Amino acid sequence: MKNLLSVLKIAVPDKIYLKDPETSDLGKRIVEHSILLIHEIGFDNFTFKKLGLKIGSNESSIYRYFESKHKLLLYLSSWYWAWLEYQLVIETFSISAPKAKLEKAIEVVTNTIAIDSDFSHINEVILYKIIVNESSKSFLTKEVDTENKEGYFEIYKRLITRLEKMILTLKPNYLFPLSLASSILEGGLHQNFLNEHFPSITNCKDGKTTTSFFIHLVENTL
Amino acid sequence: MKNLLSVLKIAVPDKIYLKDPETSDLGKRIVEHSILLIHEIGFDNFTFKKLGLKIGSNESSIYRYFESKHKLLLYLSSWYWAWLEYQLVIETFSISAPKAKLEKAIEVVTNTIAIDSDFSHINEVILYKIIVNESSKSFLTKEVDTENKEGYFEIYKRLITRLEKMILTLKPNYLFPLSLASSILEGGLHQNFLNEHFPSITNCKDGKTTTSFFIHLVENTL
DNA sequence: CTTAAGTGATAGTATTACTATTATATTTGC
DNA sequence: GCAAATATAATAGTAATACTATCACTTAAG
Repeated sequence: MKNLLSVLKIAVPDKIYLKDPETSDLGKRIVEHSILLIHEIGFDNFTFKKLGLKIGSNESSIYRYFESKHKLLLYLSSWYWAWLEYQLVIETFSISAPKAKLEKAIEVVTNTIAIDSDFSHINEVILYKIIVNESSKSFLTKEVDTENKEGYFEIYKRLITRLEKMILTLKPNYLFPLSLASSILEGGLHQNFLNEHFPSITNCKDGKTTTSFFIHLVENTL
Repeated sequence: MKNLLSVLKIAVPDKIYLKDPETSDLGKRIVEHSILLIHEIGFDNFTFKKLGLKIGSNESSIYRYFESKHKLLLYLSSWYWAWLEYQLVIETFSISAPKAKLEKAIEVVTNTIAIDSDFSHINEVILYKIIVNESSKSFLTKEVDTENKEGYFEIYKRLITRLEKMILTLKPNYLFPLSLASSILEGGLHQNFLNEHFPSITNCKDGKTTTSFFIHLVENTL
């Protein structure tokens, strides 16, 4: 994994940024430390001014990369989904048995990611926590339909259709492959959120994992 | 339903508001029109100033009822969950067969609510749309743990444990009753959100309902 | 070695999310 | 029927937010 991703680049829709943060040192520091700062103080309290302070740079310079903090969140989300899609493909590629393939896919997608692959400036463990706690805010806006048309959610949707295909391979006549796929993805995040903040309304704790919940759910459904 | 609710009052944790909006005409207008205005412009663009303008009242007067717009969202969410809990109890009360009872519960909880019961100033159809689009923001904050301790999410959690009980009645040895319950509730909202904004990643459309997806899922799982 | 591009510093704006104060209107308690 | 309490309205003010605009400086490329 590490080897491949040091050659490949995670591709994020280029309309999301004004200037590709991967192309400069400042850009990378913006992305790296925005993840840390959003994790620290939450997206709502996060501002470009505070980030500038943190990286010893100026607010106005950050605006040259992202036109708003919302766009930055879209960037981080897209980056994560692209990274996850990559993990998904790599991990399931060589599995031909449909059931085992889907199981592996569910594992990749619902696991709380715990190890930073360390191939870049991006800390995936902390990014994952941001995805759990903040990513819904990237689409829960009045502008969601316009932004969807602009292609900001393409990777996310592609990831879901990948899962859909695996579901359909296992059970071609199942009526809700897309809904099941989206439920696994968002539901996985949600169960991990509950585990952290509302443990009284989830069973995904004390050794029972989110992954095992969804694998059980899917095996019985299909 | 109408009859009963005109006698009963939907009970919201009283720490959420400074002054109970049910106790005055202005309070009711605040709640009634906040629902309409949030639906119209989205929670992020919603301000007390704009609401004051809409109801011909003053920003400062609204602050006497709710200390922030976040508290107002908590109020609306709690109100909705309490209302839904009431629907759930009423609709499933007389059903004794565990499977039929759970089925009815899923129906109540995942259905896009389409008829305003019209017993009060609150338009439940529009409130439901707000819940779909905005309610996650009530807990996706840095303050969630404190607010949880304050009891702001009690009704929501109680609703989930009600579903849990029905699940356990049907299958006492099932390992994930809480996770399944929370998945039905949040997942139902999410599928209806997708139906509206990302139809390409859900099957809950064209006659196939969110309810039928979850009933199928649950019947096969349990 | 000139030009362009990237970055930094500063200032400024409209809006937001409030708080505080004072005035006025309405209700209620005796 | 009137004083006192309460509710609402109006106004002003504040710190922070989410930017935009301008200008200066530094570096990198042709």
